[in-house]
Formats: sequence, structure tokens, C-alpha cells
Amino acid sequence: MHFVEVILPLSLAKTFTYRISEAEYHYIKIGMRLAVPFGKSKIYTALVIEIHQNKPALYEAKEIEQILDERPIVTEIQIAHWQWIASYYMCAIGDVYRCAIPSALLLESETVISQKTDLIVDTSQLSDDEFLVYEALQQQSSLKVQDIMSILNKKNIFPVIQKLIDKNILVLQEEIQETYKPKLVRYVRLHPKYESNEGLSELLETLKSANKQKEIVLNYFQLSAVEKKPITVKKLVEAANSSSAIVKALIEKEIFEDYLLQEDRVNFTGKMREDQLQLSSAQQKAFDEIKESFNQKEVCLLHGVTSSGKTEIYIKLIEEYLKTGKQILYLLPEIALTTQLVGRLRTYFGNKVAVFHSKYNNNERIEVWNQVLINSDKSQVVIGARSSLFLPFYNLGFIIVDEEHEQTFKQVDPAPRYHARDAAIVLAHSHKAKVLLGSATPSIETYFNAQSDKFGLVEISERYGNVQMPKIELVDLKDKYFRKKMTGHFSDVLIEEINLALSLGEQVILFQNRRGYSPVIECLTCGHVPQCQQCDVSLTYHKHKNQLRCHYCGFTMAKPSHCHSCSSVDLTTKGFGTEQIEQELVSIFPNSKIGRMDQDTTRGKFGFEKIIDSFKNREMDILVGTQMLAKGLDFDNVSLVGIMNADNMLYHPDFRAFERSFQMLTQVSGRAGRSEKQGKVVIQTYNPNHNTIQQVTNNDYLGMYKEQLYDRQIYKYPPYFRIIKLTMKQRDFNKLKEGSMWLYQVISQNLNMPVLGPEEPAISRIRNEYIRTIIIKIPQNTSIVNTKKTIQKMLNSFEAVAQYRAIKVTSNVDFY
DNA sequence: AGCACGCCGACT
DNA sequence: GTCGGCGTGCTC
Repeated sequence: MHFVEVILPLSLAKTFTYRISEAEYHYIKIGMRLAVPFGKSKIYTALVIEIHQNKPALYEAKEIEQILDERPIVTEIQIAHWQWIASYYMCAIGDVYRCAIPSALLLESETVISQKTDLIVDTSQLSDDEFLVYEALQQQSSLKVQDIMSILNKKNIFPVIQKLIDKNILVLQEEIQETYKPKLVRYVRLHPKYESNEGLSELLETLKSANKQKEIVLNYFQLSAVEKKPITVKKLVEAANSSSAIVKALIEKEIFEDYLLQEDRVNFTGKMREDQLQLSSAQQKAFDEIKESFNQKEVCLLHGVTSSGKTEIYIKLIEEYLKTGKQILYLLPEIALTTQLVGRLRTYFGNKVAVFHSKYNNNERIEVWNQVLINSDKSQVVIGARSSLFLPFYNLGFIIVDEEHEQTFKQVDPAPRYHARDAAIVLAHSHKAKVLLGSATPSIETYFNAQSDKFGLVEISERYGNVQMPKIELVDLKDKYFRKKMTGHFSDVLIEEINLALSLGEQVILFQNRRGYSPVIECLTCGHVPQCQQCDVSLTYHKHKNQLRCHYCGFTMAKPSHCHSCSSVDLTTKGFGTEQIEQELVSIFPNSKIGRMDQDTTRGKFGFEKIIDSFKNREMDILVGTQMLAKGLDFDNVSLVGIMNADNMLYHPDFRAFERSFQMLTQVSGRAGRSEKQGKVVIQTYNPNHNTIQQVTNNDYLGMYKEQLYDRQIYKYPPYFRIIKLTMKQRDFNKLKEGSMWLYQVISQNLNMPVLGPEEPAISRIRNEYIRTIIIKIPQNTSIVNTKKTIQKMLNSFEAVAQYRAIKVTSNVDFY
């Protein structure tokens, strides 16, 4: 008897056992995919994690459907890493599997409904619903479950289908589709019969009167003489400035032949740099120190002020590690993964660079996955967002986590709620690889680890090329409003500085940490603010579409013309966002070109790049944006950065609010003054004397760190305590209230540490589900593993109580 | 996650 | 009385 242990891409903690034949036993390897039947009818893509001969005692194992791979597509190191993630972040191994693998590799069966052949149906014997399905099948040979749902306009369609099966009219099939399609490119070549010299003159004779076609043929000869390689249809059409219809005509005339070749989508065709990268003395010093630190430690923090030229150091280090023949992973927050950076790396490493991020489609992802798996030359250096951590490296030598402090490295929803930086360190450990964390504003946790000698620490305190740090000027909004020195949301100081910069032909960035025109609409008569029907939030006003939108469930409605509560027509907008700043700019600086960058203007595959590029090309003078402006973008002509309101971040009810404000303000300020000139930053705030604002102004990272560390110790937060947040959701308010209290009591009684809650969060209802949270603070000297085991035990007993079972609980370890 | 089973309210 | 809704439990 032979068996395999597999994981399924479902939120299930268990592994499952299937029976295999002896031949399969010798063929199947750990890390291969199998198609297995699971449940009544479904077929899923399972992943082999163990091959054994232990017959399960309690049930009869099913047989597998088929083997999907010829060789493993996942390494054993990966499987071990997934298991670590599942246990550390308290989630099902199936969650990790589903998140780690490109979805196109996870084939899932779909039920296909079709009609039996050669049958005579007495339609009078069918009910209305049955007749509708039967009729639809006369038009289409097969239907999907979804199709039938929309035809019948109801959810539960299985009884209808069952009856039709009983009446011998329908058959069901489970269909599995391979979704990966290699990209095929169409090429043309001359038909063989024209290859000789006589053929050639014959050809020109035939085309004497077809000028357009002759043009193409001549272009074809020219191209093939220059390029000496196959010519694509696309290229030929472009070169001849013609249309594909004419090429088609030539193919029909059998002058050309077309053929298809598979092409790798992800390709680099630019030129590589010949010269060596020269580091400045400060960079060289940091580079040497990092290498020194790697002799003793596995992880090193590179803390370099904004524009200190960290990227050059990364490139030098990548060069070094490339020589060892190992793979290199360069992790970045999604938003900082720009074409510019990729282009820059490619000028050094050419086709050795592979890119992996969420805007890539399935086929592109699979190509990168396969390149990494075979350790091909094309993927020696992988640059990607947090999910590239899951690529099938088997020979990883070096990981860079750039902008280490970015909270987007932590996945919030769905599970696994992992932190890519921390998971990268664990992954590096199993590859015996080194990790470099880079940031101008390291997270408190990381800096603490560096200070306590767990990580190496290398600092650069000067900017590259001796550019000075920007001069930061604080503007007291309270005072400016009092003295009536404000035009809209702009102080006189900011307007003056913008005018100065514009007159010198320099560019300006304005930062407003909120999107939309203004967050809410308020009735002036009764104070009513439109709320979302399903969530506990006010609707946000979006001017360009003139509608109100819920940011939590996506609900939208047209902007009301009158108050829904008192019918008054006196409605006003409250608060302000990027859109309103843009509007004000237009009226204050009518002769300037103004651009806006936020979630609304950067949709689409290259939306972000388009705006950045056009700003870089100086097609705009002023760019207004949200925090996405702060993420490692280099502009060489920006001399002024304005922060419209520094306060709204400062007073978030979150223990990281000050740390984040410092990071954000410092990063945004860092965009100013790239070239010879010292940049200027104007920060408008109601609290110019606030410690955090002062620390930003004085570029005092250490001061911020020390103050925050002190607070973290007193209020029991990381790095002194680890935090686990449990979130409970239920449609029934009272059930949730009772259940969350029960869980809180059980946990706090069984754990000898601070447990807070059950708390009603600021947004206490989303999509009609009520929410409560419990926070557990695990002290440094307590075993995290044991604590999690206890918590898991409590969660299990919570589920065992019938009345609470309906409450959904999610765990978030190292909650950010 | 899907899918079946079973309980209970709304209509023929 | 039956249809169809949803809550609950299981899947190797």
C-alpha cells in the first residue's frame, strides 16, 4: 500500500492522504502537483509534501486523479518555509500554499453541464426552470454552474439539475483547464518558391501594380538584411508603415508564409552599461562595513538618509553575489517597484534580472516562476514585491529588503498575514543567505534589533554627491488662519515658495495624505452625514464622478441633491483631499501645469508610471499626491516639497502613529533638492512644537527612536512585547458581544500576560458584519510558541461551543 | 472553499 | 403541504 500526503489550496489546516500505485510511488516526488478528487465532486490541485506507506486507520484513502508535473515545481525548502509561516502566523498551510503559488498553476475543476446526445425530449414533461435549462442547451453545447444561476436567476440550482439528470437529459462533467498559455508571436518569411533569383524577379513582376504590397516586400528584404533574424509581422508592418491587412493579402497570395514561435514575455532588449559603477567614499565605506558585518551576522541594517545612494550599494553587492552563482532576491514595496528602478538594474545586469509583481498577469508570473525554478540565467536577480518571497529558489545567496520600514510588507488580508521582511530573514536562514535591510527611516523594531546586536548596523549620514539635506520650514496653521494669511489650504509662505520655485523653472511636489475631493458631505441644517448602509463609516465624496463612495465595501451612490434626513438643500463638504488641493492650485497658479497622483489617477497597468514619467519629463510643474509620492522616487528638478497638513497622521489611534508620521514626513521631504541645490520643505501644521514634527525638522531619527522606544516599553508594545490581534466578526450583534467576552475571559485567564478587549473598533461594522477585537501582548521573555499553542487551544474550545461557532475569528500575529 | 443535509419560515 | 432560505458540518 502506497500513499501521499498532500496540501490543498483551501483554508484547511490539515494535510490529506491519498492512495497511489506502486509505479506512482516511485515516480512521484515531493513538490509535485497532483489532481485529486476532494469532497463530492470537485477536483483540486494538491501538492505532495510526503510519500509514505502508512495506511490511514480511520478512513479509506481515495485514489489520485492524475499527476500534473514531471518534476517538482516547489522545493523542500519552500515547503518547510510555508510550514513555518503557517505556524508562526497562525494560519492554515493551505492558505500559504494558495498565496505562494501563481494561481494559474492551481487548476481547479469546473462543473460543466451538457446534454446527452441523440435524445428525444418531451418538453411538456419539464417544469419551467427545467425547460429554461434545456432550451439554453439547444443554443450552447455546454453550460457552467454560473451560467445556469444567471439563466434561472437563483442561487440553488442543483435540485433542477438533479431532476434533469434523473430524466436522463443531462450529464455532468468536471473539466480541468490549463490556464497557462505561452505567448506566441507571429513571424513572416518569404515563400520558398521565390527564394531563387528568378523567383525574385517573378515576384516583382507580380507586384508591379500593387504598390502597397511591393512596399512591404521591399521592407522585408531591407529588414532581413539588417537584422539577420526572423521578422515578426508586427515589426514588418511598423517598418513599412503599412497595415496587417496587406500582409494578410500577401500571405493569401502565397508570397509570404506566416509561422508562430513561442516567446518569453519577460524580456529585456536594452543596452547594458559597459563602465564600472563608481561608489563615492561614503558609499564605499558603507559597502565595506556591510561585508564586514556579514562575516559575523546574517542580517545587516543599512540606515542611510534619503538620497544617500543606497541603490548603488545594492548594485555593488548584487555584483559580488552574482559571482558566487547564487540567486539574489531584491524585495521592495509594491509601489516603489517602478520601471525606472528595474531599468536601472537592467542596465547593469541585463537579462539576469527578472521582475515579479502583482501587476503581472498569470502567464508572466509562471514564466518567472519557471525561470527561478530551473535557476536559469534570466532569474539570477529577482526584483519583486512581497509575494516574490515565495518563488522556488533553491540556491538563494542574498536578500535585499529595501524600504524595510514600509508597512505594506505585512499582508493584512487574507491569510497568511505574514511580514515579508521577517519571513525573508527566516527564508535566508534556511538558505544560509545574507539579508540586507535598507531604509532612511528604519522601523523601531529593526533599529532595536540592530542596537541590541542581533543585526549588523551600517549608517550613512550624508547624501550622495554631497547634496545638502533639505531645509525644513514649519508653518503654524493656527497662527496663519488667525492672521487671515491663508488662501484655501495654502499659507502665504507656501504660496511664496511655490512662486519662487516656479519662477526658477523648478518643480514642486505637494503632499496631502488623503484622497478624494473631500471626505464627507454634511448637511448645514441638521448636521447629517450620509453613512454606508452596510458599514459603520461615512461615505466619501468623489468629485470627478460626483458620487459618494464607501471605501470599505465599495458601495456608491450619486451625490444627493438634498439631505436625506431633513430634506435641506444646504449641503457642504468637510475635510479636504488631493482633488480639492488640485482645484485650489488651478485658481492660485493658473499658468502652471498641475498633476495629481492618487489611487484614482493611477489605475491601470501603467497609470503610476505614466504620471511619474510625465512629471520627470517636466510636463508638469506641480504634482499633488498622497503617500505614494514618498516611496523611493528620484526627481532631479524638484526643489520644493510642501506638506499640506502634517497633523492628520499624527493623531491616528495607533501606537505606531508617531513613528509612521516621522517616516512619512522624512521620506516625502527627501524628495526635495536632488541636484546641486539645497531643497526646501514647507510643513504646514497646527502643532509646530510637537516632538515628532521637531524630530523631522532636525532630521533627528535617533531622538524619535529613543522617545518611541521609551513609550513602547511603558505602554507594552513592540519591540518589548509581541502583539497578536484576534478579530471576531458576526452579523448578530449580541451573539458577537457575548462570544467575544467569553473568548476574552478564557484567554486572559489562561495567559499570564496583558490581554485587552474585547474592543469595538473605530469602524465597528463592515458589510453588515459587526467586529470586535482582542489584543494579546506577549512579553519578550515568554515563549511565543507556547503562547500561540495556548491561544490556539482556546480558539478550538471556542469553536466547540455551539452558540459561538458562527463567529468568525481571524488571528493576526505581529499586527501592524 | 464547495457542497449536502436539515431545520424553519413563506407561499400555493 | 412544499419550496427554498440559510446555518452547520465534512471533505483524505
